[in-house]
Amino acid sequence: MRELKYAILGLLNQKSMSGYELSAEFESALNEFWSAKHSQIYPELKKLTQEGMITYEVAISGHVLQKKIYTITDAGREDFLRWLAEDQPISPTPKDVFRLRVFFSGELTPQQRRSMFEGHLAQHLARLSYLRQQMNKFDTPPGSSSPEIGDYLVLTGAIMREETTCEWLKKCMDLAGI
Amino acid sequence: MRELKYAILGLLNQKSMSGYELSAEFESALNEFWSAKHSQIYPELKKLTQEGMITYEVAISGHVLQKKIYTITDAGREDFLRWLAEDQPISPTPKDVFRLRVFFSGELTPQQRRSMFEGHLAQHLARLSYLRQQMNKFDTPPGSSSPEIGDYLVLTGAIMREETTCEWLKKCMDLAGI
DNA sequence: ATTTGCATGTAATCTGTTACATGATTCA
DNA sequence: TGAATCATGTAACAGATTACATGCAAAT
Repeated sequence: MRELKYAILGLLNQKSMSGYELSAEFESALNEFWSAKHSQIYPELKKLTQEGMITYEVAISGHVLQKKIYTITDAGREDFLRWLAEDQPISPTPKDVFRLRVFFSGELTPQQRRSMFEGHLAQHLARLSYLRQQMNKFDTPPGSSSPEIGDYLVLTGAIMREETTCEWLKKCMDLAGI
Repeated sequence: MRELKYAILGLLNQKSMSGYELSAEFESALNEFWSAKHSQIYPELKKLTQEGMITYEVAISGHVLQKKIYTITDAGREDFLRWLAEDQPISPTPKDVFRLRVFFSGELTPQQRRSMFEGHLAQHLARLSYLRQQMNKFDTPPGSSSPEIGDYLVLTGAIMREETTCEWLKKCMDLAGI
C-alpha cells in the first residue's frame, strides 16, 4: 500500500524539509495516527527520489555538515493527490494488546484486574490532558478552508477517542466489580 | 514481544483445539482487537510445541484426515498468566490511514471531502449495528467472575469506540462545512 | 571538555500478508 | 459431481523495529 510514501509526500507537499525534520514531524504532528523511525524514512526518501516523486538539494549547516532538503515534484504531488482522493474501505480494526488482555482478564484475581485497569486509566488520563493542552494552539477553530483544518480535525478525533477510552476503562472497573 | 504467542496460549487455556479452530477464533471472538492468518498460526504452533508451551495429539476427522488438537501445558499456562498479570505501559497510538488522510484533507475539494467522510460514516455505522447485534448473545450482563466477562468488556469497548468514531465523523462534516 | 542535539545512513531481526501447494470431507 | 468447507503446511515479500555506525554543531 506504500502508506509511508504518502505520509512523506503529504508532509513535503506542505513544506520542503530534510529527513531529520520529517522524522520530527512523525513524532509531533502525526504522532496520533502514524509513526516512522529514521531508519525507515531515509531508505524511503532514497526510493522516492529514484522514482522521481521528490528531489533534493544539499544545504550546509554550520561549516561542513550537509543536509538534504527534499522537495516534492509535480509527479509526486499528482500521485499524492490521486491517493488522497481515492475512496478506500475502512481498515480492519487495529491490533490492541490491552484489549487482548482484557479479553482474558477473567483469569486474573480481582486485585490484579483492578491494578490493570487503574494503571491504564491513569496513563490515558495523562494523554488526554496532554491532547487538550495541544488544542490550545488553536486560538479559534480554523475555518473549513484553512490550512490547519486537517490538524484540527485529527486532534479533535484524538481527544474524543481518549475520552471514550477513559470512560470505557471506568465502566470496566464498574462492571468487573472492583 | 511475542503477542501472537500469548493470544494463542490464552485461547488454548480456555479450550484445547486445532490450528484451524484457532484460526476461526481469530476471525470471530478476537476480531475486534487481534488477527492472524493461518500462515502465521501454524508456524507459531510448531514453535510453541518445541518450546514446551503446548502439546498436541492427532485426531481423525472422517476416515483419513488428520488434525492436531493442541493443549496448553503447565509451563504454558504459567507463562501466559505471568504475561497477563504483568503491568505494561499503554501502547503507542496505532497507525490509522484514514486519520492520515483527514490530516491532509485540506488539499481536497469540498465535494471530495464530503464523499470521504460520508463513505466512512456509512461503513462505521454498519459495523456499529453489527456489534450491537453481537451484544444480544448476552441475555443478561455476565457477572464479574463469569468466564464471559472478558468477552463482554471488549465488546462493550468496541461499541463505544465505534459510536465515538461515528460522532467524530459527523463532527468533521460539520466543522469542515459540508 | 562534555553532553545534547543535528544529521545520515545500513544491517539484522521480527511481524505479518499474499501467494503457493496439497488433499479430505460434507452437502447440495 | 461440483462447490464449500475442513485441514495443514511453506515461500516470498512487505513493513517496521532495534541495533550498529559515524560525525558535526551548539551550549554549558
